[in-house]
Amino acid sequence: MSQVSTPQDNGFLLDAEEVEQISRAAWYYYNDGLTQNQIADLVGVSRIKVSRLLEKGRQAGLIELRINSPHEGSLGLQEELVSAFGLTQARVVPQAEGLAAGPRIGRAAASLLTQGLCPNDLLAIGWGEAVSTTLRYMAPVFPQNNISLVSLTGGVSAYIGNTGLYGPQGFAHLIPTPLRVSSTELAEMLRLEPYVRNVLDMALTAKTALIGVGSVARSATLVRYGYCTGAEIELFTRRGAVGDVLGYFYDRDGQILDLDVHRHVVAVTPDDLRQIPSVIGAAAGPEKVEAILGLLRGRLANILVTDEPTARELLRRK
Amino acid sequence: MSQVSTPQDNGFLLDAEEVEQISRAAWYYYNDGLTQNQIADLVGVSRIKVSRLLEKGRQAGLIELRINSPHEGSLGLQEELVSAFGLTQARVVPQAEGLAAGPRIGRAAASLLTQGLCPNDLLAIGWGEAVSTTLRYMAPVFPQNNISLVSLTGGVSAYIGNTGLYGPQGFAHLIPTPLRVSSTELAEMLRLEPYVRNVLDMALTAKTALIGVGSVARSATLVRYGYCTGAEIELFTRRGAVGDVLGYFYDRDGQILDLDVHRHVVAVTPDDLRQIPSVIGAAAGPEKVEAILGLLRGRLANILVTDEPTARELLRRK
DNA sequence: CAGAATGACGATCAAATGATCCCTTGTGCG
DNA sequence: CGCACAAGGGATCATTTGATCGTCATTCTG
Repeated sequence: MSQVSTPQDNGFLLDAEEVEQISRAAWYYYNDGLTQNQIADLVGVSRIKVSRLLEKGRQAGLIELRINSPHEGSLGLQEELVSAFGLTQARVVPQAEGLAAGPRIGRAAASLLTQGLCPNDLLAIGWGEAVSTTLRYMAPVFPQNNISLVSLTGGVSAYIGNTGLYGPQGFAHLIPTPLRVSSTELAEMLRLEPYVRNVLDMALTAKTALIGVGSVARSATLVRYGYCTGAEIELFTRRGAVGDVLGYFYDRDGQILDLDVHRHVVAVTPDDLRQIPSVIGAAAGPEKVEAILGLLRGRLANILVTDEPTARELLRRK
Repeated sequence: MSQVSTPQDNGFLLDAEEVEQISRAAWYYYNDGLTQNQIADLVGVSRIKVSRLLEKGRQAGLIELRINSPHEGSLGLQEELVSAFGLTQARVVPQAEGLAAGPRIGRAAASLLTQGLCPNDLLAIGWGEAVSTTLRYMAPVFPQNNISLVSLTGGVSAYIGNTGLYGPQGFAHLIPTPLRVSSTELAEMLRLEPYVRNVLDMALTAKTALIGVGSVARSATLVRYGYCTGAEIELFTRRGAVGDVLGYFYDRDGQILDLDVHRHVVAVTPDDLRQIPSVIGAAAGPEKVEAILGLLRGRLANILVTDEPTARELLRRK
């Protein structure tokens, strides 16, 4: 039955027939308010099957819940953030003790993007787990509205694999290099390579960009993915680094530091990034506060997605 | 407590505090998957209150369910409609015996629009119950994305009142005349009136328009609202009318008829309407089939929202 | 080809939800 | 001042839902 998908089918891929079933069930359930039993009778399957279809649809992001309110979460905090840091928009996810922040931020960012993107738009994406999580929730939206993706940095392909984006991925234009290479010369050559250059140029035409915010810690994603050693991180910290965007480290004022590693990076430069009208930074957690502060002070992003505790801390330390 | 809203508060208006509560509860419930009990503890209200908040949110359209699928409902029918009538898009809501078609079509159209509109866009609206229902479901979306409304015809204000659109309505540009006036001269004068002219011109700059499809029956909305008498309808039918857009009657090929009444109408002309890139027609029901056929044959709309039985009938009679 | 493993499906049951009823509180009117 | 009435909130209970378990079919493997 499912001879289409690859062996390690991760469960997020649905074939067309299933999508149709799910859509129909979802419509009956959520829009018409029928019970699962009624739907079961109508469609001619068992009730439990309906329950499973709906569950699957929610999982896969096919069924998306949208909160049409400028103040999803805490309105007050959002407004304070906007005015305190001169942002154009902010989204603050409500506090919740026991829940992992990652997926929640991802959902919020995805919802923000879904609202903000127009059909046929181009979305530029940076590097980081928040980006990956967000894409994961947006997967079904892309084909729908014919949205294309373009990467701001190398090394993104590793992430895209995790996001359940299906299809031939003709809509994703990724820089086919690592984020960081071993020498200045190689980095320079790669950046001038026509295909790479094309993607970099294309990225700058995007009206919206989504970036993660890297904290400077031995547990940072950059380290875990092997782009950086813990020792290097320590060195950068001593030079004043508090975070990174697109592989470039900056100090507490958001000033990009003068580090060798920056000449080894294959990515859009922070200055170019600032040319993109809407740059969305998504991050939360106590360990990210310093990094976010730098990001905002340096005007490297003008839209912020974070959670309640982080927002409070940002405002306190403003 | 609710001294803000007018006496005949229709129950769809929410004050800011309530919106915040609802948003928060909805986030916890739908995104985090907490139970109503857990939310109750978290927010410090009773469980039943949470239940009621969520219900209210859904009612008011604050909580919206989106099905991210190109085939909401019946994919097959949608594709057939697109190719049979040369449309750019079609949306078919699934069949359901006992349910009123009106709200369902409205929901579908609202969802289509919500997906297709960009922030700061202008949406042109025509005349009819389908339009009114659709707007009703979109009310919370407008302020969110800063969408403005512009009317394609006179007489729309009567409808807008029903839609629960709140705020000072600075975002709605309506033609402040009836749809139809008593003489050619008056209609002409009104059309040249600067304010009216402005709105008409503005409507033509919209990239998207939403229109209803009037059937030619004694029960037609046009008749019920007193713009037309049953006798006139009968006359038009004898002249070959099968339906109307924006108050203009057309025959089964979608050709606009040469009727006196058209010179009494204050509205954008069908020819101008065709200049709008996306014209969405929303209608369903056996009595509308002929009218929809004419509409599509005359290329007066290029996107159709309808239901399953109507779609089948359209294809059969193609 | 047999056996095992994997996944789909359906039954059972506990949890969650919302409808209904009733109580409390506030409000207007006699 | 008291009474009637309406609105908001909470308790109870029937319904709805999804988690767990067992069964069957299908496929991979030896």
